Amino acid sequence: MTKNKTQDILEEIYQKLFSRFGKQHWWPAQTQFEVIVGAILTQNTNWANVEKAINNLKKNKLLAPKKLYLLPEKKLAAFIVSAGYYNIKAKRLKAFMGFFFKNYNGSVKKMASRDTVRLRRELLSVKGIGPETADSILLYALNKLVFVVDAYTKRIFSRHGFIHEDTDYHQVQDLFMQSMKKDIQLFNEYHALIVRLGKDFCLKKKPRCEICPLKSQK
DNA sequence: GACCAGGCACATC
DNA sequence: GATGTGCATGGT
Repeated sequence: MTKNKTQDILEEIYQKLFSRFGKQHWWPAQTQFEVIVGAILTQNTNWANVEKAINNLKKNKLLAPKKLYLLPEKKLAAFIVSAGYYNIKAKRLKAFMGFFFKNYNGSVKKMASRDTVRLRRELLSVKGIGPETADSILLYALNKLVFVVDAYTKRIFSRHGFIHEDTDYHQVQDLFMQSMKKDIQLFNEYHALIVRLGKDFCLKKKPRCEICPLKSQK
């Protein structure tokens, strides 16, 4: 498929999603740090469960870099039970906090000033931060030009015949980033819309394509 | 009760 | 290097 053709398809799907669902206002959070914590907590987990954990941290005045940095892993785990996988996520959050203070003294601003490619490599070196979590942090917390791929993204574009089902994360990411206009707000909205479509319609593991708003796309 | 959710690391072959 | 498995709560 030529680059222009791919670009047309990606744009058309975006327009359909946007006209159907409108602005998604991602990421739902009050601070950049909250986005980072949410990105780790939401791994393979329903967002509603993550929100409960985040609110629990807020209620206990723990959703701040220094507080989380000092909070013992076991205690942290108890506050995030509702997010599921709470032991492993406590470990991952603490791993990130260690990295965050060692390299950036707990400052989001300092971290955000780092070159995107280099920071992405750094984030991926933290145990518990994989490609999607790293990219979510880069795009939604730090406003970097990075396209976030997730299970929904692969499902929608494979079911509509644009990619193979088991296409590698970075191949899918490259497809988007090389074909589309390099626009942070567009990347932000597009991923959010894909998730929205997934939640509401045809991207469940068992397809419900008969009601998918993109059906005529095929 | 089965299935699923805004993944990731690690074991084993 | 591919494939399988553990991690876990809460909604449908």
